[in-house]
Amino acid sequence: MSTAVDIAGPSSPDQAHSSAKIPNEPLRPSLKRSNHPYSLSHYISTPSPAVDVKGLIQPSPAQQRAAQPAHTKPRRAPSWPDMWESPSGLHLAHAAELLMRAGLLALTPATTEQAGLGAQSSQTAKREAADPKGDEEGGGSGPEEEEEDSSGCGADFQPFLGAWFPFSPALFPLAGFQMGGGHWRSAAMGAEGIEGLVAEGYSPGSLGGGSGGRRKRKRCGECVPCRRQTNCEQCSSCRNRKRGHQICKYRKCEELKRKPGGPGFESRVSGFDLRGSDFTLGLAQERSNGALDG
DNA sequence: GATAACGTAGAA
DNA sequence: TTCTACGTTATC
Repeated sequence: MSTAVDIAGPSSPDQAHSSAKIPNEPLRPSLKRSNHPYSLSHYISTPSPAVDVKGLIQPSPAQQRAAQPAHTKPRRAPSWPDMWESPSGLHLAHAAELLMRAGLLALTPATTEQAGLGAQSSQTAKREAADPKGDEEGGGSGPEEEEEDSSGCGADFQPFLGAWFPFSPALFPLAGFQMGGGHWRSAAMGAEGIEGLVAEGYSPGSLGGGSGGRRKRKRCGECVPCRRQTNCEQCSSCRNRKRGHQICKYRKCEELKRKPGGPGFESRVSGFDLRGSDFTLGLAQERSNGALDG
């Protein structure tokens, strides 16, 4: 009973001679540190039936103390800004994805017309939870998923199984999000848009703001390529490592393949793009990319 | 658009 | 200091 998943796709050159398995742990220790510090169990094991929204946004000292065991190494309490801090901007979206997989959270459509789809979404989520293997191996490109992605469902988050996960449109303004152009976006993206991105590690150059102060994005550590353990040693990047300075093509993080400013970027950086469930679309793309790339 | 080459940020 | 690998630019 292994949790490893075979991620060597059909086009993977090392398929024949490599036991390419995806460890559940990210490849590099630093990735374990820097990304998604809260696993599904974290979100599930810390239910708070009556969530104090203000407390979430600005935890009280008592809450901060409660969140930190006395004799463990102090760890930054999960504040809302921290939720969006990862290079992929997905602490929160990551949590949502995990929850959906576990059947604890479902996106429901805004209109009754779409109610069927919404039910389908939650059923799909539950099915995925019940059959995660199918999710991984099937590539997530089935017709149901496509329908789900293109349904353009509204911003009506409905937490299931209790109100401990405070996803409600009403909370987004409280959490620093604002509606603009049909998108929910971080309020910080308004006035300090570029600065916000730069602060999160996106270079001004890549954002069209010059060439100074460049910062690297980090690998997400969780996508299929990131979980590859071995270089293929056959791709151009591997063969030309000395001069190319590039990681093996088959280990190139899906997140980093996306051009900053490209599709999905804004939603990932600024938070959720609730129009069309883009925040799940990115993850669905991640899954399908992994399946298609091989 | 894909690839190669290089500069350099960030980690070890 | 060394190494890895991201970001950018040049070239095809």
